Amino acid sequence: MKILENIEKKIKMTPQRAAILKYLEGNTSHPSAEDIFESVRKKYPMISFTTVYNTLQTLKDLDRVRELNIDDERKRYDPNVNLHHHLICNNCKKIVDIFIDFPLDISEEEAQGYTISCRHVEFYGLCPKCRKTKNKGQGNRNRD
Amino acid sequence: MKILENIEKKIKMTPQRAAILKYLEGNTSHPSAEDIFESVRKKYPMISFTTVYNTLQTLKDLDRVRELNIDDERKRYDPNVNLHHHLICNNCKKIVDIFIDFPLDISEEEAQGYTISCRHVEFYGLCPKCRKTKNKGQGNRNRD
DNA sequence: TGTTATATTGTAATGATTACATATTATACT
DNA sequence: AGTATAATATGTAATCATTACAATATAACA
Ligand SMILES: [Mn+2]
Ligand SMILES: [Mn+2]
Ligand SMILES: [Zn+2]
Ligand SMILES: [Zn+2]
Repeated sequence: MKILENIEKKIKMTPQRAAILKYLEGNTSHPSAEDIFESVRKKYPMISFTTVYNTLQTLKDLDRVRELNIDDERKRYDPNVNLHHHLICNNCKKIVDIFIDFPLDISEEEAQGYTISCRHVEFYGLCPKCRKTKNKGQGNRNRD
Repeated sequence: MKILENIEKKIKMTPQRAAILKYLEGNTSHPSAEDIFESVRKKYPMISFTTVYNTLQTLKDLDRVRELNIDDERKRYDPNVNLHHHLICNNCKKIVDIFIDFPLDISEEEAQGYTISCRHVEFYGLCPKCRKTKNKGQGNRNRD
């Protein structure tokens, strides 16, 4: 399911929502709510932060966006809701996609009575940029 | 590395820290800072929330505790720092351990230049208790 | 026992997210 | 086109987890 697919049938379209959707479509940067707000604001300086959160909630309810808890400081959003995994930089928190179908089946016993609905693999490490500048400035968030 | 192993050589021992360590040792419930605070408070009613956070930070620095971002509402802490994975209930947020060594190797190309330091598999689903009461009360956190 | 670096405490500050009341507007129906 | 109305946007305030800070207390060691 693409984020824009049949979306105008599902929600009332507004300029703000259109701008948010345009920003999200095909976006692989896993932006935070603030990233979205700051970007959309360039074109729509009057947009409210609350509108960004409201729209994200709406898109989540429609399964057009996936919320990631992978970053310990803020929620990140992924317009690609197809099954895939992630690699995160411990320093700048840049997140990139990994499209590999790992064998992650577990037995009923191993599932300890849980009904499993989805699986997610997180790889943690250092991105190329942060590895180079490792000993200099630390803790700087990604601003690509 | 066990959480208590040689710990008195590493940090200044205090009654508060001893109580926190005692609570954490062998604990598989993946408590939040508040869970720790509430439990330790029964024995040490004067303990401060800040002390819990400070101690957790110290233990993280010593690699005696692992911080989990798996719960979208609060950080959770795991005194078992050995490699293992987790299964979380989408409803009550109960987290259980999975000790399976999944094949998660990826090529250098797949790693996109990242240096990978650790891997973590998250399984999401419903715990047995929440599955039973699915249609009644929702969103209730685990209080085991 | 005294010294001192380190830890604890209470409180205030921060930062992300949510709640709420009011104003605006997209959509559908004359 | 004009109007009604339910949904949406906005600004502000509230909430909640976590962190910062300054004053007080204490574990470790001589
Ligand atoms: Mn992704
Ligand atoms: Mn665990
Ligand atoms: Zn990086
Ligand atoms: Zn549950």
